Amino acid sequence: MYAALQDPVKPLLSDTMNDKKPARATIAAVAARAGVSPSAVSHVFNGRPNVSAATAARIRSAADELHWRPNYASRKVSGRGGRSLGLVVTRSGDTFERDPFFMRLIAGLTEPLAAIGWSLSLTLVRDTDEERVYREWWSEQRVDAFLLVDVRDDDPRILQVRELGAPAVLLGAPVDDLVPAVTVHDDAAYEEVLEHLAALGHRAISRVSDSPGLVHSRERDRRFVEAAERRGMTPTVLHWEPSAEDPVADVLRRSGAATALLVDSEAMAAEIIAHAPELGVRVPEQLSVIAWEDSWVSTLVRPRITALDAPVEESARTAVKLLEQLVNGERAVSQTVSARRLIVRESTARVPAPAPDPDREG
Amino acid sequence: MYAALQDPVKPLLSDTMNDKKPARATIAAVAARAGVSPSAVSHVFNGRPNVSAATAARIRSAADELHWRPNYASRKVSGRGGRSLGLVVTRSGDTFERDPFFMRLIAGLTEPLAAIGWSLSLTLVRDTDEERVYREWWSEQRVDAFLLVDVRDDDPRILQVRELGAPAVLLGAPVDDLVPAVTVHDDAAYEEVLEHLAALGHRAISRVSDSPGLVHSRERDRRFVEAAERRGMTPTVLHWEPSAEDPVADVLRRSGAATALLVDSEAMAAEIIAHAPELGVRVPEQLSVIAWEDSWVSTLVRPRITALDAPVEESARTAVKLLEQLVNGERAVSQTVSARRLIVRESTARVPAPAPDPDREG
DNA sequence: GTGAAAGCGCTAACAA
DNA sequence: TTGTTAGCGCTTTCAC
Repeated sequence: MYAALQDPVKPLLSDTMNDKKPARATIAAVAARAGVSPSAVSHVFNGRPNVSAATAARIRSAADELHWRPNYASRKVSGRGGRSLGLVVTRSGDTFERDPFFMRLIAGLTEPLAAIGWSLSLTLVRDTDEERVYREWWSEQRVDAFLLVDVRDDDPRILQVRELGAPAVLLGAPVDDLVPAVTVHDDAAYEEVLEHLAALGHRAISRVSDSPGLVHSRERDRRFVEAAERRGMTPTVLHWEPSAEDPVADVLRRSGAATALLVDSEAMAAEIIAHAPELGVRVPEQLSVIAWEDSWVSTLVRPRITALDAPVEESARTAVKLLEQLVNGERAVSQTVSARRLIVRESTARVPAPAPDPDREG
Repeated sequence: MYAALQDPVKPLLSDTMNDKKPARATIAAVAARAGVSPSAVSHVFNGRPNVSAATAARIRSAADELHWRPNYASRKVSGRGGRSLGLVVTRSGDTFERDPFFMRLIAGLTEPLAAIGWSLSLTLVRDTDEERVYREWWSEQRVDAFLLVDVRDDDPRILQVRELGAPAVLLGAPVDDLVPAVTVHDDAAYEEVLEHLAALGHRAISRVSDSPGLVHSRERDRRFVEAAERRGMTPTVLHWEPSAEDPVADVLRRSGAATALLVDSEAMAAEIIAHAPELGVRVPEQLSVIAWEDSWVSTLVRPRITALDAPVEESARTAVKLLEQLVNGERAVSQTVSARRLIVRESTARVPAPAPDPDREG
């Protein structure tokens, strides 16, 4: 019995700062209450088999009565890995806010993380602070793994997490064996989109993107062009210029003969759909628009946006699974999740009757 | 000098698990490298004045060279309060995703938090798990304060954080002296909205909300009715029924003679604006719509939504300031931030020429 | 099946 | 100004 511990050292403390802080129970208090040693309590809460069922039960109820749970920080200090996933988003508040993808991601991450006792630490940084923040979070051991999103060409973070020895999972195309990735299978998406557009008579198609530095954006450019050419279609690739006076007008001007636009983000797609008619281009009658992401936003505008829905929640779940393997020291290999699905709504339609090109008909 | 520590206990360990983990430097290693005692290092990193400038510099560079920063967990264990703010959102992924407010909040929180060395832990929970999650996060000491949003009538969390002794800041109307609140000054907003509508000839106005349990929703109901009646207008209050077959049709039906709708969320407003025309009600010609929140979404739809913009970023900053005072043991008193601003766009217009009411004219 | 004791990395009185 | 020392709350060998 632990008579000496019945009265842990705390009380003096709770005298001084009395009213405010309901002094937190410690493992010693729980042990005392259950009439066992602190280590017995620890054993129970760490799934060690060396405590009798009866004692374990007694310990558990003592802990419950005191509302005690193992102190996360102490636990970390004494060797049990922590359970906090860092998500550092290198975007301005503005572009972050406009991307419903992040809401879906956060919402999707939260549940599987909770299921394994992890929490999510989230921050937005300017690109100049990115490296510093990863380094600081890791060296302070504020987080125990990273989730990498918006991966760029030659992304320095890949090297950095390797250097740091930080477990990391990447959302996007795999770039390094040491950082397992969750990839959305996109091949079928190109075919599906082009098939859909071809069936509607489209032959000239522009892809519009706004994040030229991102790996996935480059990849999409390349594969879009390939897939379109394979079908004998005429692809072009355009960059959205947010700084242009009228980005929509700018894109329309540069899209030339294209009768359909495959647009990277919903925000852009929605803007085009809303603004193009004001510039005299009706959607979908004169121009079809497809978004390469989907969320509630796609159903807000009229016409509703035909969109490629990615399995964000599935990606999140898979990323968490990889994370778990990683921190357990198991082999974690990159995963591919379900393909994007084309959701046909009203922003795509049959190509307008071609004036200059007499060998096709509407 | 710390010859004995030059070679901290670690090495054996880094032998066993060699390749993977670049063993993290400890305070001892830094001290050794700088030729001082660990406490000297600690002093420097905790802003104690009792280290000479020269030594401090030496210590700092040693730390830099080793990429060392004080271990967050150890620090917590040894008494320095932690620096992690918990944001527990009791919403389904779905309603969370559809509320751009949260994106703005998260983006707004992130910067001032980083400035004081805090990070944000975020999770979504079902209401049945809410109490448990707060309790667990607190008793595990995963977080060191809470930010309370979506406060409901008789919100149990107010009592709970008080019981737990957890510092908490609330977003919304103050409900308890112990939990300082950040409130958006709304009085002017009612006046501004009603003034705007009155000037356009509107007399019958419906308020539409979808979260009847939230304190702020109730408050708005009450004050909207008061303010409207004070002006001799005819207010009604409607609840949006997401489960209705066609929620928009449902609202339009129940809004009776109202010629203007004051809608709690952008998601609802956007849906009404998109769908009402399909039901034969043109916006704004036959019906004016105002949203009680603003974000990029309001400019996506046509007509663009006339909206009340809340100073979300300012609220976030203020909340962080209160939080800081709270954890420093200073007195933290509830704050009011700037008023909502009415941003007039195209979803409000002059009331349609009244057929049944001959004493007004368009 | 259970407890004593050492230690995790750090902070903070207190000495020197 | 600097270092010694004793914790913080927990985990984990290793005796009992």
